[in-house]
Amino acid sequence: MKYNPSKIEKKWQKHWEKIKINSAKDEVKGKKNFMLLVEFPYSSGNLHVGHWYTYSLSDILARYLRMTGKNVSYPIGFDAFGLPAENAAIKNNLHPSDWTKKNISYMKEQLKRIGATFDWNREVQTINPQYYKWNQWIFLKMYENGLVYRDKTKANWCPKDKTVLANEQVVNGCCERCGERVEQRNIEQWMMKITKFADELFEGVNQLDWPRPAKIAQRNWIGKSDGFLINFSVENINDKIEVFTTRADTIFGATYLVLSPEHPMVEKITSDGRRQAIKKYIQEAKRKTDLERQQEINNKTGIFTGSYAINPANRKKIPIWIADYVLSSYGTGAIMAVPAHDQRDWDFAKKFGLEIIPVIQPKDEELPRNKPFLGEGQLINSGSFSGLENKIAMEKISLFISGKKSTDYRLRDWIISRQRYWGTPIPMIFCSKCGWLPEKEKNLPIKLPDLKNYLPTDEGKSPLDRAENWKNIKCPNCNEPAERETDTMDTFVDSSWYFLRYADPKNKNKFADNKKIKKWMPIPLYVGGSEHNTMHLIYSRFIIKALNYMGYLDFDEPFLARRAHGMILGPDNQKMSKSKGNVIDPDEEVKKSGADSIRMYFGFIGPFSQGGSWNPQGLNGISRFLNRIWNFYQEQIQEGQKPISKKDEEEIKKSLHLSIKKIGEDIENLEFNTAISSLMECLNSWQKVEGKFKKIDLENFLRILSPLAPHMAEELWQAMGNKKSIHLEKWPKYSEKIISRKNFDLVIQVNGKVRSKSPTPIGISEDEAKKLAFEDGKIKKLISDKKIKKIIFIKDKLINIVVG
RNA sequence: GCCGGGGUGGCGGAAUUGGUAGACGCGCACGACUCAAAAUCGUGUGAAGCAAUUCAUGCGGGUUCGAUUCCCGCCCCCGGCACCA
Repeated sequence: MKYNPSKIEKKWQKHWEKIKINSAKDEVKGKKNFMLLVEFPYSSGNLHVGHWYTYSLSDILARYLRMTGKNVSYPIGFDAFGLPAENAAIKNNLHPSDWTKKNISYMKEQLKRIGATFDWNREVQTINPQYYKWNQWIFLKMYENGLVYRDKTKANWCPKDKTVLANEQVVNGCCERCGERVEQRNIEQWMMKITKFADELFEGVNQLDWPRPAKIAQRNWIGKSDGFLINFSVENINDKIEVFTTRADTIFGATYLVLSPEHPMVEKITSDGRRQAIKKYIQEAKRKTDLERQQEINNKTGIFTGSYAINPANRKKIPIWIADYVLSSYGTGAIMAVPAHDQRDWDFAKKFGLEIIPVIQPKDEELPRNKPFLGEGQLINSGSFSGLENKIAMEKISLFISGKKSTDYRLRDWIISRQRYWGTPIPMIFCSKCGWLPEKEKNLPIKLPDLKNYLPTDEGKSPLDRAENWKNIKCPNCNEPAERETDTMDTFVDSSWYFLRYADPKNKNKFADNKKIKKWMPIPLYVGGSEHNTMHLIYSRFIIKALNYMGYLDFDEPFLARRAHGMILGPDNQKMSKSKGNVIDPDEEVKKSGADSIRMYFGFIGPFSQGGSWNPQGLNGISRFLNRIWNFYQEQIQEGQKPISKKDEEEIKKSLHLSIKKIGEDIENLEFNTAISSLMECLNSWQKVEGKFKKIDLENFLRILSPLAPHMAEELWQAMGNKKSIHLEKWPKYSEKIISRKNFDLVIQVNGKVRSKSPTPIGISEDEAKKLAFEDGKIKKLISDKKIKKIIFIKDKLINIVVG
């Protein structure tokens, strides 16, 4: 019989579903629970090659973990709300609901075709009211606990998508999704207080088993800085300006202060003659977008207020300026400028002719003339502190000027309001008498009304504003007419806790039952892309910390371990895109080569964390390998082959057991490429032997093949006469004794260069090794007329003769 | 600019408590089978050289008996961040 994947794969997929190898009970006696989490797909379209890559390789791990005796759940769901899905629907002229549902049902088919053992009983869809009810519930609880608030802030407004974007969603001053230039608008928004957890989010990273780049990205995004708050009194005005600085050591070099245009003291310290000009400057600054500000990095603008402050370190009178390179949202919105030791202050001082006083002398070099000195050194021009190392002087100086220790973060609160249709309604009510009121918990879910006209509005109002019947209600407090909030939630809210729901997806009374959460959470391993290093991962960590803070969870980090997958590029080594015409259609490929080939090919392409480019010839090689396995088993299953010798038998066992060890270790480490090459080595050595193999060896080979090529393994397994599925089998144990080497090639080096090798039994002594080396013809010639200086012997590896 | 990841044959990639560089696969070449081709199987395959041997892990130094692996100084590619005081 010939290997025909299309004939066998569907059959087994149905069978597995029937016998439920993929659905995990909440508890199995004697087995440890393990929820293998992989990022759920976003339903703006169908699955592309990248999804197939991630899902099929994670499935290899899921199947392997089951075989090692764990109670594994490998759940999946669909992230279906949000702006990109809505935009795609509009483009395709379909209602977002119809569009996403259509995508979901197609994606489900695709997911089954890979042969992935997803735990369908736990499926989660974020557009299900029974799901987003808990978005609303979490929102209300956070509101009650002061973690959600409403504020009028300068928000990023995308004029094309007609909605506010979170800071994280703005890329180079443009909308991350559509590329349109983002404007600044002052809008009242619902905000989540992620900054409350800034320090926990920062410190919590340390204990996580995450890829280094992901950890660093988190820390950078949070941007923790330790520094001091220092007061500068203002001349002739009975008031002070507080600045935040991380460089208290340089305060003797502070030659001016700068306030952000939004600073509350601006009005008070503006001298009468300058009022007009300053007003104009502030207005202009407000109009600027982030992009324009960024373009000014090397050409700073600013204006003198006419007032002076007193430097508390040396009592010197220094001018106070206003400039928009100082951000109102960071620190105190005011800085002390030390142009001699800060690039930005240097640029500003040079442009406006302000004084530059160096206060740090570099150790072994001259102070640079045309740029600030940013390194460490000895203090100069610093009163009684001169001569100290600048780092050591920090604390002392801050004490002297009575600075207060303070820590600041780059992280900003999370704006979650979106003026778009396709999202979770925010469960708040506005009454002109009573103000903002939360919706009652018993009324949840507040369902998203079915709107015919769901297109965004131009004036920045949510389309839900048109749902008059839905919007207009009675105030729950005074019973007078009131209105619902018509904004919807950022879709990142949906995806920041979805994994909790996997523990108990149908629960009507809670986002998930406590006991069930305890059984599955926190997530031991989360597989996903590095594009989520900041947003998704930080939001999820935040929501979990918030639920923990409010007493709903007893852990505060959702993902103990995280592994990132690489990207699959087109055959031309470029990112796949329709415009480049290098897109590989995974469905076509499965049809042609079968799911097993595709899975194995993805595994073989390179390290999981690296990805690689699609190469049709490489896929061919894998199909060829699977064919070789198939044909080998067809021969073995046939009767009438002669028995094999004892020596051959040993070799067969040895290569098998080496593979059992190697493949197990490699799959655990997500190193599928080397796992597969080890399987190839095993078959290569097997095919050198002729005759009838032992049943146990043939079966063990299929067992270790089964996570990688599940359909073929099952087919051959059953063809050998087994009735129970191979995917209920245990991972075979290898024997140390069988894989241990008895002989090895002793490497003989002269001056560190390999000159000869000699087959040698394991464990020989240095003296024996020396003897072997000196008797070696090649070595004799090389060292005959030279003096031996030294001999280095590495047990069971090499001997190195150093001659002069 | 700052932060991160990477650079090994014609290609994807193996190998690190410093110890045989190039496992495994692709491609290529030759051979077998075939009327022929495809498929399959076998042999070879880093470069130079008839050979002994020499050179070779981005470049230049260093440490070491020995460096893809450690240290110093550069170059290039990819990704992220970007006035955060």
